[in-house]
Amino acid sequence: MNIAEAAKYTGLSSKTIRYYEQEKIIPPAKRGDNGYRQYDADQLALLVFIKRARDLGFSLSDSHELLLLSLDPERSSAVVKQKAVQHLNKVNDQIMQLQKMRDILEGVVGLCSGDSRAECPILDKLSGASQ
Amino acid sequence: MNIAEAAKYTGLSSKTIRYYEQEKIIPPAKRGDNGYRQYDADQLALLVFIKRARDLGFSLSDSHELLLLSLDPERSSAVVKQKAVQHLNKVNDQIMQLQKMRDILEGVVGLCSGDSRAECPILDKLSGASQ
DNA sequence: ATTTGACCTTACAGTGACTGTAACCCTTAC
DNA sequence: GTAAGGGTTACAGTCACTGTAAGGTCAAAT
Repeated sequence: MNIAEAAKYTGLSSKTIRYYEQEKIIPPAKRGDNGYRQYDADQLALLVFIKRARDLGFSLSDSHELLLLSLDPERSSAVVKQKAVQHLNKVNDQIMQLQKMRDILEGVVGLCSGDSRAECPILDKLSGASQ
Repeated sequence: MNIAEAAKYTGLSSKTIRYYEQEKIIPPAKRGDNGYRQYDADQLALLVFIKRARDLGFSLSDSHELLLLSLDPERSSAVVKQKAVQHLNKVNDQIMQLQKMRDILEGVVGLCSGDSRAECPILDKLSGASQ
């Protein structure tokens, strides 16, 4: 299986797969006689693992560590859970921060007439002395 | 007022202020006899404006455009509102995506024993054939 | 047989919004 | 005089890719 097909299967781009190999997130793919990368089911599974971890918002480096843990029969689930909880906390923080932004944005957007006049509560919010 | 004091006042870092000047987000600061940047109330107001826009999640380039609009008496609030609404939509999309991540993470974290055993539903979720 | 188009390869630059580091100059206090 | 703590520039690094260039390979159509 060539890289484009692997990309299609995993939902990654060919460039991203090459990038993961370069960054040693996954072991280097075997090459055909023509020098093309070849992917088998095992390699695909690694790529899918990374894809799913990334889709859950784990950093590439965390995704890599999780992959190593998944391949290590001596692992303890405590280590994995700790990473996941840490990440979950970060995600929750991000959500709360974005919700604060949204609340403020919704507030000022609701006040702005959005017509040809210059008067604008959105800009007032950004420049005003009264927050 | 030197750059460190301006940084303290605005909540930006000195490096960030220099970066904004370099990127022409704000006009270059006047310099003292020693070549140090000098900040007055007007410059500080520009910096605070950018800081607030960034805190609401606007990109630096959008923040710049909003600053120009705020200084333009010929502006129409419609243009500002459009930008804000667009941004609000992006923020809402981000929130929804993060909430999906959170729900999945909470689900698997709740299933994981987090002890010395290798068995781990978190890793199962990432590698498993059944999502 | 050739050409076209789609694939593959590497290498390097660019993205966004900074942050870190190095090397140097200036000011202030002791 | 010297040491700490400012300031200056310039350049590299971050993260996770994406874009671009320049070229090699393959399969099918002409």
